[in-house]
Amino acid sequence: MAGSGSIPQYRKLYEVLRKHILEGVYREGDLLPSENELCHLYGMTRPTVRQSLSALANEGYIRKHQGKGSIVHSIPLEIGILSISGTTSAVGNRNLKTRIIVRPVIAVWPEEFMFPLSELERESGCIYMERLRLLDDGPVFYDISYITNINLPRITSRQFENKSLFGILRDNYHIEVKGGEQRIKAIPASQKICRLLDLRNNLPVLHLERKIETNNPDLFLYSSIFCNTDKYSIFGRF
Amino acid sequence: MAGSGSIPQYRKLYEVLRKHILEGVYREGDLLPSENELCHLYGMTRPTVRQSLSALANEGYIRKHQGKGSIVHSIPLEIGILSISGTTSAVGNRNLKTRIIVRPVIAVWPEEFMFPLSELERESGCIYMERLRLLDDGPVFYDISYITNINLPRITSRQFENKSLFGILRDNYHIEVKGGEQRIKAIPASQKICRLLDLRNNLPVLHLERKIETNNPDLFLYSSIFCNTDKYSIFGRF
DNA sequence: ATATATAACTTGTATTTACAAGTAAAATGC
DNA sequence: GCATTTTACTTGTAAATACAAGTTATATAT
Repeated sequence: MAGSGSIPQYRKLYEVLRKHILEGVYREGDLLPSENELCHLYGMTRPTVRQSLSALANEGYIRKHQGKGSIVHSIPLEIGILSISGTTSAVGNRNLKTRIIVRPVIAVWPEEFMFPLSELERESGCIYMERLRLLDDGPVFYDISYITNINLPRITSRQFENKSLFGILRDNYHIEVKGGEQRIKAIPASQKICRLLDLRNNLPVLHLERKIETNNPDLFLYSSIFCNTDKYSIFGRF
Repeated sequence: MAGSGSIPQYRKLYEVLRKHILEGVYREGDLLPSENELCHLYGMTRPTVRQSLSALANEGYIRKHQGKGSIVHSIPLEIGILSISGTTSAVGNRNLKTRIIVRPVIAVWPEEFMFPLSELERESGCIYMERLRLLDDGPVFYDISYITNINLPRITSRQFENKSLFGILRDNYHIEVKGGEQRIKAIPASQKICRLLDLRNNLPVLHLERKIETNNPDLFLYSSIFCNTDKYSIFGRF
């Protein structure tokens, strides 16, 4: 009954440890306090502590070793769910900017869409927008997004400049990302992509098509993302 | 004490359910038996059953919904840890073949390697091999592998043709894949890649550099993979 | 001194119990 | 017939407990 605000205890410890890892309180290779120590420190029982650590391990923040402990295994900067890592130098705290190419508008779904749509989605229509993500003022991602148009009042009049789409959805509409699927391809850049991503003609770009699930089972986010992987790579863990 | 063979109970249930999902006993969209039903069916308690279901959910086989149940969410054919999905038609049970380009040989690590190596790894040297993976007799992956040369007797004389590297390591050396990291890029295909993957010149290919961790903390698998994503896409969940 | 055994840690697995919270169908009231 | 309430069922969170198994440092014996 010590729980204040209905956020589960294991979630709180997860957030604390995650923050500490990202902020460098615990560094790569460091041993986290043992499960029993965490129990005493945060006033929980071991199953609860273990639930926090499992979540951290699943997302790649730590690695657990029986008999040893939990070792920090920090991960790189994330943009949405994409992680990027520089090929020339570490990515660190570079300034990530978002430039709006097409402001969010209510639209109908394209005839031939990249993922199959439910009847409800077809009826609801979508919010359409195009954004460019820049790292150190260089364009890296060109992102075309489609959001199912359900219960998102005034979204077309919101300010997206230099803000995270996920953040806006979470803060204003209580929409959390649950998971998703994606297809990845290497394709030649079209003229439009070349212009937007500041690329020489016909250079290859990475093309991702993703469907993102949320805590609203009827609401999905779709995006078609073109990445210039010349200087940066897409980074992933599994 | 009903445990036979030291394999944990939750692992057994995980294997059973996973097999049932892959074999179509439970199909996409189906509801799995409830946690309490599984408890009775397999003689376990709910935390144990939940551990199995968590593992399945983490790997994308099911999605859990509070108040509803666990819904099957089956995933496509996997090659190693890569999943592929066809753009023209479903991938199903297509024949996946492996052709050896360079038979496994003991070698020294390249001067400039794609991942940093530990001192122990440098000293140990590596097993080097090159393989081509074909789907429906068309080349799709060109795979250059480096395996840390620790405790792998007679590996260079093994038969790799049409066999999975992971399978050989698991069956003969008890090496299990634990996780890993990868970098993804889109690059223009070199002449050699074009020849191997049967591509027109300068067409883009997907390039993956991956480091795979195993249950032996000193043994890593590295691979540099070139994919023809013209007909197929790399598929992933998160 | 060196090798072996012990002890004191660590995480892994598993049971039992309890209640909270979300979902859906059945019962109820009108 | 239709809306509302209740009930039964689902998964989610959490505690207290116990022992297994892997790791590491310490103590012991040779």
